[in-house]
Amino acid sequence: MTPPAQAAELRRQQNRADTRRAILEAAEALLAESGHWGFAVRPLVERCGYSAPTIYHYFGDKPGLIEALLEERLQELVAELERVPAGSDPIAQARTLCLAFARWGIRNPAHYHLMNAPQDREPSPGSAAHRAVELMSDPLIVLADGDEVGEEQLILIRQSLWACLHGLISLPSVRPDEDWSADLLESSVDVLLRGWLAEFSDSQVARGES
Amino acid sequence: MTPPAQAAELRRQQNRADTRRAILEAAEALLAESGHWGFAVRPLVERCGYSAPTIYHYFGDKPGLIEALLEERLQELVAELERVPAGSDPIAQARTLCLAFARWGIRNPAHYHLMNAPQDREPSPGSAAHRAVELMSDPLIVLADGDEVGEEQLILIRQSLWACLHGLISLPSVRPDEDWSADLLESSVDVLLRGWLAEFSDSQVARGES
DNA sequence: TCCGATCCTTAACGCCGTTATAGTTCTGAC
DNA sequence: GTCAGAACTATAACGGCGTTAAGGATCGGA
Repeated sequence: MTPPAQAAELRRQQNRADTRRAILEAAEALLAESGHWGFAVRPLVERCGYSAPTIYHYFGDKPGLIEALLEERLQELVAELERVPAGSDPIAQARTLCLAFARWGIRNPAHYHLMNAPQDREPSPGSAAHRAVELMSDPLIVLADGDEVGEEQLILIRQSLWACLHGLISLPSVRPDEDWSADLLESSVDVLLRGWLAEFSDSQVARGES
Repeated sequence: MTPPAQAAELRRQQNRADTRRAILEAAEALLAESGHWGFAVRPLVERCGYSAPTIYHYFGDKPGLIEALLEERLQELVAELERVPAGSDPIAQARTLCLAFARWGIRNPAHYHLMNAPQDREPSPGSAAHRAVELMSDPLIVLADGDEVGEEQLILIRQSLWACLHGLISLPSVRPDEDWSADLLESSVDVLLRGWLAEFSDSQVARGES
Protein backbone atom coordinates (compact mmCIF):
# COMPACT_ATOMS: atom_id res chain seq x y z
CA MET A 1 0.00 0.00 0.00
CA THR A 2 1.36 3.38 -0.99
CA PRO A 3 1.83 6.06 1.69
CA PRO A 4 -1.03 8.29 0.52
CA ALA A 5 -3.26 5.24 0.42
CA GLN A 6 -2.31 4.45 4.00
CA ALA A 7 -3.18 7.97 5.06
CA ALA A 8 -6.54 7.76 3.29
CA GLU A 9 -7.29 4.42 4.91
CA LEU A 10 -6.50 5.88 8.31
CA ARG A 11 -8.78 8.84 7.71
CA ARG A 12 -11.54 6.56 6.59
CA GLN A 13 -11.23 4.42 9.69
CA GLN A 14 -11.18 7.54 11.81
CA ASN A 15 -14.40 8.80 10.21
CA ARG A 16 -15.99 5.45 10.73
CA ALA A 17 -15.01 5.40 14.40
CA ASP A 18 -16.27 8.95 14.82
CA THR A 19 -19.74 8.28 13.47
CA ARG A 20 -19.99 5.08 15.50
CA ARG A 21 -19.09 7.09 18.56
CA ALA A 22 -21.57 9.86 17.75
CA ILE A 23 -24.39 7.35 17.34
CA LEU A 24 -23.46 5.50 20.53
CA GLU A 25 -23.31 8.71 22.55
CA ALA A 26 -26.72 9.80 21.29
CA ALA A 27 -27.99 6.34 22.13
CA GLU A 28 -26.59 6.56 25.66
CA ALA A 29 -28.24 9.93 26.17
CA LEU A 30 -31.55 8.63 24.80
CA LEU A 31 -31.39 5.56 27.02
CA ALA A 32 -30.65 7.71 30.06
CA GLU A 33 -33.62 9.95 29.28
CA SER A 34 -36.18 7.41 28.15
CA GLY A 35 -35.26 4.19 29.92
CA HIS A 36 -35.35 0.79 28.25
CA TRP A 37 -38.93 1.27 27.15
CA GLY A 38 -38.84 4.37 24.94
CA PHE A 39 -35.42 3.42 23.65
CA ALA A 40 -36.25 3.20 19.95
CA VAL A 41 -34.49 3.65 16.65
CA ARG A 42 -36.57 6.56 15.38
CA PRO A 43 -35.98 8.92 18.31
CA LEU A 44 -32.32 7.99 18.01
CA VAL A 45 -32.46 9.01 14.34
CA GLU A 46 -33.85 12.41 15.37
CA ARG A 47 -31.20 12.85 18.02
CA CYS A 48 -28.04 11.68 16.28
CA GLY A 49 -28.68 13.29 12.90
CA TYR A 50 -28.11 10.09 10.93
CA SER A 51 -30.87 8.19 9.21
CA ALA A 52 -32.06 4.76 10.26
CA PRO A 53 -30.24 2.80 7.53
CA THR A 54 -27.00 4.42 8.63
CA ILE A 55 -27.50 3.06 12.12
CA TYR A 56 -28.23 -0.33 10.64
CA HIS A 57 -25.14 0.02 8.46
CA TYR A 58 -22.96 0.38 11.55
CA PHE A 59 -24.65 -1.97 14.01
CA GLY A 60 -26.55 -4.48 11.91
CA ASP A 61 -29.77 -4.37 13.91
CA LYS A 62 -31.15 -3.11 17.19
CA PRO A 63 -29.72 -5.94 19.30
CA GLY A 64 -26.35 -5.15 17.69
CA LEU A 65 -26.68 -1.53 18.73
CA ILE A 66 -27.62 -2.61 22.25
CA GLU A 67 -24.68 -4.98 22.32
CA ALA A 68 -22.31 -2.13 21.50
CA LEU A 69 -23.98 0.03 24.15
CA LEU A 70 -23.61 -2.73 26.72
CA GLU A 71 -20.02 -3.47 25.78
CA GLU A 72 -18.97 0.00 26.93
CA ARG A 73 -20.71 -0.15 30.29
CA LEU A 74 -19.65 -3.73 30.87
CA GLN A 75 -16.03 -2.67 30.43
CA GLU A 76 -16.54 -0.36 33.40
CA LEU A 77 -17.92 -3.29 35.39
CA VAL A 78 -15.01 -5.51 34.36
CA ALA A 79 -12.56 -2.84 35.48
CA GLU A 80 -14.23 -2.71 38.90
CA LEU A 81 -14.32 -6.49 39.23
CA GLU A 82 -10.64 -6.73 38.29
CA ARG A 83 -9.79 -4.32 41.08
CA VAL A 84 -11.08 -6.86 43.64
CA PRO A 85 -8.03 -8.70 45.08
CA ALA A 86 -8.09 -12.49 45.00
CA GLY A 87 -6.80 -12.62 48.59
CA SER A 88 -6.89 -15.69 50.79
CA ASP A 89 -10.60 -15.57 51.73
CA PRO A 90 -12.77 -16.57 48.77
CA ILE A 91 -15.92 -15.75 50.75
CA ALA A 92 -14.85 -12.16 51.30
CA GLN A 93 -13.88 -11.98 47.64
CA ALA A 94 -17.27 -13.30 46.57
CA ARG A 95 -18.94 -10.75 48.80
CA THR A 96 -17.05 -7.86 47.25
CA LEU A 97 -17.67 -9.15 43.73
CA CYS A 98 -21.40 -9.59 44.34
CA LEU A 99 -21.71 -6.09 45.75
CA ALA A 100 -19.74 -4.57 42.88
CA PHE A 101 -21.86 -6.38 40.30
CA ALA A 102 -25.16 -5.50 41.95
CA ARG A 103 -24.21 -1.86 42.44
CA TRP A 104 -23.26 -1.65 38.79
CA GLY A 105 -26.68 -3.05 37.87
CA ILE A 106 -28.47 -0.66 40.21
CA ARG A 107 -26.48 2.30 38.85
CA ASN A 108 -27.37 1.25 35.28
CA PRO A 109 -30.90 -0.13 35.47
CA ALA A 110 -31.69 0.38 31.80
CA HIS A 111 -28.48 -1.31 30.66
CA TYR A 112 -29.06 -4.14 33.12
CA HIS A 113 -32.57 -4.62 31.80
CA LEU A 114 -31.39 -4.66 28.18
CA MET A 115 -28.75 -7.21 29.17
CA ASN A 116 -31.51 -9.60 30.23
CA ALA A 117 -33.91 -8.83 27.39
CA PRO A 118 -35.01 -11.77 25.21
CA GLN A 119 -33.32 -10.22 22.18
CA ASP A 120 -29.95 -10.39 23.93
CA ARG A 121 -27.15 -12.10 22.01
CA GLU A 122 -24.93 -14.80 23.41
CA PRO A 123 -21.83 -13.08 24.82
CA SER A 124 -18.93 -13.70 22.43
CA PRO A 125 -15.79 -15.15 24.08
CA GLY A 126 -13.86 -11.89 23.81
CA SER A 127 -16.63 -9.62 25.08
CA ALA A 128 -16.69 -7.76 28.35
CA ALA A 129 -19.79 -9.74 29.33
CA HIS A 130 -17.85 -12.97 28.97
CA ARG A 131 -14.95 -11.56 31.00
CA ALA A 132 -17.36 -10.39 33.73
CA VAL A 133 -18.82 -13.87 34.08
CA GLU A 134 -15.31 -15.30 34.42
CA LEU A 135 -14.38 -12.79 37.09
CA MET A 136 -17.57 -13.43 39.06
CA SER A 137 -16.86 -17.18 39.03
CA ASP A 138 -13.27 -16.88 40.30
CA PRO A 139 -13.83 -17.34 44.05
CA LEU A 140 -16.15 -20.29 43.44
CA ILE A 141 -13.41 -21.97 41.43
CA VAL A 142 -11.05 -21.46 44.37
CA LEU A 143 -13.61 -23.09 46.64
CA ALA A 144 -13.95 -26.00 44.24
CA ASP A 145 -10.19 -26.50 44.13
CA GLY A 146 -10.05 -26.34 47.94
CA ASP A 147 -12.35 -29.35 47.95
CA GLU A 148 -14.35 -27.73 50.75
CA VAL A 149 -17.60 -28.23 48.89
CA GLY A 150 -18.93 -30.54 46.22
CA GLU A 151 -19.39 -29.65 42.58
CA GLU A 152 -23.17 -29.82 42.66
CA GLN A 153 -23.41 -27.70 45.75
CA LEU A 154 -21.11 -25.15 44.15
CA ILE A 155 -23.43 -24.89 41.15
CA LEU A 156 -26.34 -24.48 43.55
CA ILE A 157 -24.61 -21.65 45.42
CA ARG A 158 -23.63 -19.91 42.20
CA GLN A 159 -27.17 -20.09 40.83
CA SER A 160 -28.68 -18.99 44.13
CA LEU A 161 -26.41 -15.95 44.35
CA TRP A 162 -26.98 -15.13 40.70
CA ALA A 163 -30.77 -15.35 40.94
CA CYS A 164 -31.04 -13.44 44.21
CA LEU A 165 -28.70 -10.72 42.97
CA HIS A 166 -30.84 -10.48 39.85
CA GLY A 167 -33.88 -9.90 42.00
CA LEU A 168 -32.13 -7.39 44.24
CA ILE A 169 -31.01 -5.45 41.17
CA SER A 170 -34.13 -5.57 39.05
CA LEU A 171 -37.06 -5.45 41.46
CA PRO A 172 -36.35 -1.94 42.81
CA SER A 173 -36.22 -0.62 39.25
CA VAL A 174 -39.45 -2.45 38.39
CA ARG A 175 -41.23 -1.19 41.55
CA PRO A 176 -39.99 2.38 42.08
CA ASP A 177 -43.04 3.16 44.23
CA GLU A 178 -41.80 0.93 47.04
CA ASP A 179 -39.54 2.67 49.56
CA TRP A 180 -36.53 0.37 49.27
CA SER A 181 -34.25 0.12 52.28
CA ALA A 182 -30.74 1.43 51.81
CA ASP A 183 -29.33 -1.66 53.53
CA LEU A 184 -31.25 -4.11 51.35
CA LEU A 185 -28.44 -5.15 49.04
CA GLU A 186 -25.61 -5.42 51.53
CA SER A 187 -27.53 -7.19 54.26
CA SER A 188 -29.15 -9.59 51.81
CA VAL A 189 -25.79 -10.56 50.34
CA ASP A 190 -24.41 -11.04 53.84
CA VAL A 191 -27.34 -13.21 54.85
CA LEU A 192 -26.99 -15.29 51.69
CA LEU A 193 -23.25 -15.82 51.99
CA ARG A 194 -23.40 -16.57 55.70
CA GLY A 195 -26.34 -18.89 55.13
CA TRP A 196 -24.61 -20.84 52.38
CA LEU A 197 -21.41 -20.96 54.43
CA ALA A 198 -23.33 -22.49 57.34
CA GLU A 199 -24.98 -24.86 54.87
CA PHE A 200 -21.76 -26.40 53.72
CA SER A 201 -19.86 -26.30 57.00
CA ASP A 202 -22.80 -28.35 58.33
CA SER A 203 -22.34 -30.77 55.49
CA GLN A 204 -18.62 -30.95 56.32
CA VAL A 205 -19.56 -31.88 59.87
CA ALA A 206 -21.96 -34.44 58.48
CA ARG A 207 -19.22 -35.89 56.30
CA GLY A 208 -16.90 -36.01 59.31
CA GLU A 209 -19.50 -37.84 61.33
CA SER A 210 -20.42 -40.40 58.71
CA MET B 1 -88.65 -3.62 35.96
CA THR B 2 -91.11 -5.96 34.24
CA PRO B 3 -90.42 -9.72 34.24
CA PRO B 4 -89.63 -9.98 30.50
CA ALA B 5 -87.27 -7.05 30.89
CA GLN B 6 -85.52 -8.90 33.70
CA ALA B 7 -85.15 -11.94 31.52
CA ALA B 8 -83.75 -9.85 28.68
CA GLU B 9 -81.31 -8.15 31.03
CA LEU B 10 -80.13 -11.52 32.29
CA ARG B 11 -79.67 -12.81 28.76
CA ARG B 12 -77.72 -9.69 27.88
CA GLN B 13 -75.43 -10.08 30.87
CA GLN B 14 -74.95 -13.73 30.03
CA ASN B 15 -73.96 -12.89 26.46
CA ARG B 16 -71.58 -10.30 27.75
CA ALA B 17 -69.99 -12.74 30.17
CA ASP B 18 -69.75 -15.36 27.42
CA THR B 19 -67.88 -13.15 24.98
CA ARG B 20 -65.58 -11.93 27.75
CA ARG B 21 -64.84 -15.53 28.60
CA ALA B 22 -64.26 -16.48 24.96
CA ILE B 23 -61.79 -13.63 24.51
CA LEU B 24 -60.00 -14.42 27.76
CA GLU B 25 -59.69 -18.09 26.90
CA ALA B 26 -58.25 -17.29 23.50
CA ALA B 27 -55.88 -14.87 25.21
CA GLU B 28 -54.76 -17.54 27.68
CA ALA B 29 -54.11 -19.94 24.84
CA LEU B 30 -52.19 -17.31 22.88
CA LEU B 31 -50.12 -16.38 25.92
CA ALA B 32 -49.32 -20.03 26.58
CA GLU B 33 -48.20 -20.49 22.97
CA SER B 34 -46.37 -17.24 22.33
CA GLY B 35 -45.09 -16.12 25.72
CA HIS B 36 -45.20 -12.54 26.90
CA TRP B 37 -43.39 -11.30 23.79
CA GLY B 38 -45.64 -12.32 20.93
CA PHE B 39 -48.73 -11.72 23.02
CA ALA B 40 -50.36 -9.09 20.80
CA VAL B 41 -53.85 -7.91 20.02
CA ARG B 42 -53.87 -8.80 16.35
CA PRO B 43 -53.08 -12.50 16.74
CA LEU B 44 -55.72 -12.53 19.45
CA VAL B 45 -58.18 -11.05 16.95
CA GLU B 46 -57.42 -13.88 14.53
CA ARG B 47 -57.80 -16.49 17.23
CA CYS B 48 -60.91 -15.36 19.08
CA GLY B 49 -62.97 -14.33 16.04
CA TYR B 50 -63.82 -10.89 17.38
CA SER B 51 -62.37 -7.71 15.94
CA ALA B 52 -59.97 -5.41 17.76
CA PRO B 53 -62.55 -2.77 18.72
CA THR B 54 -64.63 -5.48 20.36
CA ILE B 55 -61.69 -6.45 22.55
CA TYR B 56 -61.19 -2.81 23.43
CA HIS B 57 -64.90 -2.52 24.12
CA TYR B 58 -64.67 -5.22 26.77
CA PHE B 59 -61.28 -4.52 28.33
CA GLY B 60 -60.53 -0.86 27.65
CA ASP B 61 -56.96 -1.34 26.53
CA LYS B 62 -54.22 -3.94 26.50
CA PRO B 63 -53.23 -3.46 30.16
CA GLY B 64 -56.90 -3.92 31.01
CA LEU B 65 -56.95 -7.19 29.12
CA ILE B 66 -53.77 -8.30 30.89
CA GLU B 67 -55.27 -7.30 34.22
CA ALA B 68 -58.27 -9.54 33.58
CA LEU B 69 -55.95 -12.35 32.51
CA LEU B 70 -53.90 -11.95 35.68
CA GLU B 71 -56.93 -11.74 37.93
CA GLU B 72 -57.89 -15.29 37.06
CA ARG B 73 -54.48 -16.81 37.67
CA LEU B 74 -53.97 -14.74 40.81
CA GLN B 75 -57.17 -16.18 42.23
CA GLU B 76 -55.54 -19.61 41.95
CA LEU B 77 -52.54 -18.27 43.83
CA VAL B 78 -54.73 -16.72 46.51
CA ALA B 79 -56.54 -20.03 46.97
CA GLU B 80 -53.20 -21.77 47.50
CA LEU B 81 -51.96 -19.13 49.91
CA GLU B 82 -55.18 -19.32 51.91
CA ARG B 83 -54.69 -23.03 52.32
CA VAL B 84 -51.48 -22.37 54.32
CA PRO B 85 -52.33 -22.65 58.04
CA ALA B 86 -51.35 -19.73 60.27
CA GLY B 87 -50.04 -22.12 62.92
CA SER B 88 -47.78 -21.17 65.80
CA ASP B 89 -44.51 -20.86 63.87
CA PRO B 90 -44.51 -17.77 61.66
CA ILE B 91 -41.16 -18.76 60.14
CA ALA B 92 -42.53 -22.06 58.92
CA GLN B 93 -45.59 -20.24 57.62
CA ALA B 94 -43.42 -17.73 55.78
CA ARG B 95 -41.44 -20.57 54.26
CA THR B 96 -44.56 -22.28 52.95
CA LEU B 97 -45.97 -19.01 51.62
CA CYS B 98 -42.74 -18.10 49.85
CA LEU B 99 -42.51 -21.51 48.23
CA ALA B 100 -46.15 -21.40 47.12
CA PHE B 101 -45.74 -17.93 45.65
CA ALA B 102 -42.51 -18.75 43.85
CA ARG B 103 -43.84 -22.01 42.47
CA TRP B 104 -46.89 -20.19 41.14
CA GLY B 105 -44.57 -17.71 39.41
CA ILE B 106 -42.41 -20.48 37.98
CA ARG B 107 -45.49 -22.37 36.77
CA ASN B 108 -46.81 -19.19 35.10
CA PRO B 109 -43.72 -17.37 33.82
CA ALA B 110 -45.57 -15.31 31.22
CA HIS B 111 -48.21 -14.17 33.70
CA TYR B 112 -45.52 -13.39 36.25
CA HIS B 113 -43.65 -11.34 33.69
CA LEU B 114 -46.76 -9.40 32.69
CA MET B 115 -47.43 -8.75 36.37
CA ASN B 116 -44.11 -6.91 36.61
CA ALA B 117 -44.33 -5.15 33.26
CA PRO B 118 -44.14 -1.35 33.28
CA GLN B 119 -47.69 -1.11 31.93
CA ASP B 120 -49.02 -2.88 34.98
CA ARG B 121 -51.81 -1.11 36.86
CA GLU B 122 -51.90 -0.53 40.60
CA PRO B 123 -53.76 -3.48 42.16
CA SER B 124 -57.19 -2.29 43.22
CA PRO B 125 -58.11 -3.01 46.87
CA GLY B 126 -60.53 -5.78 45.97
CA SER B 127 -58.28 -7.55 43.47
CA ALA B 128 -56.68 -10.93 43.89
CA ALA B 129 -53.28 -9.24 43.65
CA HIS B 130 -54.09 -7.11 46.66
CA ARG B 131 -55.31 -10.14 48.58
CA ALA B 132 -52.15 -12.06 47.70
CA VAL B 133 -49.95 -9.29 49.08
CA GLU B 134 -51.94 -9.31 52.31
CA LEU B 135 -51.61 -13.07 52.67
CA MET B 136 -47.86 -12.97 52.02
CA SER B 137 -47.44 -10.34 54.74
CA ASP B 138 -49.37 -12.24 57.41
CA PRO B 139 -46.50 -14.03 59.18
CA LEU B 140 -44.41 -10.85 59.21
CA ILE B 141 -47.25 -9.06 60.98
CA VAL B 142 -47.27 -11.83 63.57
CA LEU B 143 -43.54 -11.35 64.07
CA ALA B 144 -44.03 -7.59 64.46
CA ASP B 145 -46.75 -8.13 67.07
CA GLY B 146 -44.51 -10.57 68.93
CA ASP B 147 -42.00 -7.74 69.36
CA GLU B 148 -39.21 -10.14 68.43
CA VAL B 149 -37.86 -7.82 65.79
CA GLY B 150 -38.00 -4.10 65.05
CA GLU B 151 -40.20 -2.46 62.44
CA GLU B 152 -37.30 -1.41 60.22
CA GLN B 153 -35.73 -4.82 60.29
CA LEU B 154 -39.07 -6.34 59.39
CA ILE B 155 -39.33 -4.14 56.33
CA LEU B 156 -35.80 -5.16 55.43
CA ILE B 157 -36.60 -8.85 55.71
CA ARG B 158 -39.80 -8.44 53.69
CA GLN B 159 -38.01 -6.59 50.90
CA SER B 160 -35.10 -9.03 50.90
CA LEU B 161 -37.40 -12.02 50.59
CA TRP B 162 -39.49 -10.28 47.94
CA ALA B 163 -36.50 -9.29 45.82
CA CYS B 164 -34.73 -12.65 46.09
CA LEU B 165 -37.92 -14.53 45.30
CA HIS B 166 -38.39 -12.28 42.29
CA GLY B 167 -34.93 -13.25 41.08
CA LEU B 168 -35.47 -16.93 41.74
CA ILE B 169 -38.71 -16.82 39.77
CA SER B 170 -37.71 -14.65 36.85
CA LEU B 171 -34.06 -15.45 36.13
CA PRO B 172 -34.65 -19.08 35.11
CA SER B 173 -37.31 -17.94 32.64
CA VAL B 174 -35.00 -15.23 31.30
CA ARG B 175 -32.06 -17.64 30.96
CA PRO B 176 -33.54 -20.94 29.84
CA ASP B 177 -30.15 -22.06 28.51
CA GLU B 178 -28.72 -22.43 32.03
CA ASP B 179 -29.24 -25.83 33.59
CA TRP B 180 -31.05 -24.70 36.74
CA SER B 181 -30.79 -26.93 39.77
CA ALA B 182 -34.03 -28.51 40.95
CA ASP B 183 -33.15 -27.61 44.55
CA LEU B 184 -32.49 -23.96 43.77
CA LEU B 185 -35.73 -22.48 45.05
CA GLU B 186 -36.20 -24.52 48.18
CA SER B 187 -32.62 -24.36 49.40
CA SER B 188 -32.36 -20.64 48.65
CA VAL B 189 -35.50 -19.89 50.62
CA ASP B 190 -34.19 -22.00 53.49
CA VAL B 191 -30.85 -20.22 53.46
CA LEU B 192 -32.55 -16.84 53.40
CA LEU B 193 -34.99 -17.58 56.21
CA ARG B 194 -32.35 -19.23 58.39
CA GLY B 195 -29.94 -16.39 57.67
CA TRP B 196 -32.44 -13.70 58.61
CA LEU B 197 -33.48 -15.67 61.66
CA ALA B 198 -29.85 -15.78 62.81
CA GLU B 199 -29.55 -12.08 62.02
CA PHE B 200 -32.24 -11.04 64.44
CA SER B 201 -31.55 -13.58 67.14
CA ASP B 202 -28.01 -12.13 67.08
CA SER B 203 -29.47 -8.68 67.50
CA GLN B 204 -31.54 -9.98 70.40
CA VAL B 205 -28.33 -11.24 72.01
CA ALA B 206 -26.73 -7.87 71.31
CA ARG B 207 -29.68 -6.11 72.95
CA GLY B 208 -29.37 -8.42 75.95
CA GLU B 209 -25.65 -7.65 76.25
CA SER B 210 -25.93 -3.91 75.91
C1' DT C 1 -11.26 7.86 -16.82
C1' DC C 2 -13.95 4.80 -14.97
C1' DC C 3 -15.06 0.85 -11.53
C1' DG C 4 -16.31 -0.46 -7.28
C1' DA C 5 -16.62 -0.01 -2.44
C1' DT C 6 -18.28 2.87 1.22
C1' DC C 7 -21.47 6.03 3.22
C1' DC C 8 -25.88 7.87 3.53
C1' DT C 9 -30.69 9.10 2.09
C1' DT C 10 -35.76 8.70 0.84
C1' DA C 11 -39.46 5.80 0.83
C1' DA C 12 -41.56 1.92 1.82
C1' DC C 13 -43.11 -2.86 4.22
C1' DG C 14 -45.29 -5.30 7.85
C1' DC C 15 -45.92 -5.34 12.55
C1' DC C 16 -47.77 -3.10 16.86
C1' DG C 17 -51.57 -0.58 20.11
C1' DT C 18 -55.36 2.18 19.41
C1' DT C 19 -59.47 4.70 17.65
C1' DA C 20 -62.81 7.32 14.43
C1' DT C 21 -66.67 6.06 12.04
C1' DA C 22 -70.44 3.58 11.13
C1' DG C 23 -73.64 -0.40 10.69
C1' DT C 24 -76.52 -3.68 13.16
C1' DT C 25 -79.40 -5.37 16.83
C1' DC C 26 -81.89 -5.22 20.69
C1' DT C 27 -84.38 -2.58 24.82
C1' DG C 28 -87.65 0.44 26.69
C1' DA C 29 -90.94 4.24 26.34
C1' DC C 30 -94.53 6.40 23.88
C1' DG D 1 -96.21 -0.28 16.34
C1' DT D 2 -92.82 3.03 16.19
C1' DC D 3 -88.87 5.21 17.29
C1' DA D 4 -84.85 7.02 20.22
C1' DG D 5 -81.01 5.25 22.22
C1' DA D 6 -77.93 2.03 24.21
C1' DA D 7 -75.06 -2.01 23.39
C1' DC D 8 -72.35 -4.63 20.28
C1' DT D 9 -69.50 -5.36 16.36
C1' DA D 10 -66.86 -4.33 11.95
C1' DT D 11 -64.00 -1.74 8.38
C1' DA D 12 -60.48 1.21 7.84
C1' DA D 13 -57.35 4.14 9.34
C1' DC D 14 -53.44 6.70 12.40
C1' DG D 15 -49.05 7.00 14.36
C1' DG D 16 -45.08 4.46 15.96
C1' DC D 17 -42.10 0.47 15.89
C1' DG D 18 -37.91 -2.50 13.63
C1' DT D 19 -36.27 -3.17 9.24
C1' DT D 20 -34.93 -2.97 4.28
C1' DA D 21 -35.09 -2.15 -0.88
C1' DA D 22 -33.48 1.28 -4.04
C1' DG D 23 -30.66 4.72 -5.36
C1' DG D 24 -27.61 8.79 -5.08
C1' DA D 25 -23.14 10.78 -3.58
C1' DT D 26 -18.20 10.45 -2.57
C1' DC D 27 -13.77 8.76 -3.08
C1' DG D 28 -9.57 5.50 -3.54
C1' DG D 29 -7.32 2.43 -6.93
C1' DA D 30 -6.72 0.39 -11.76
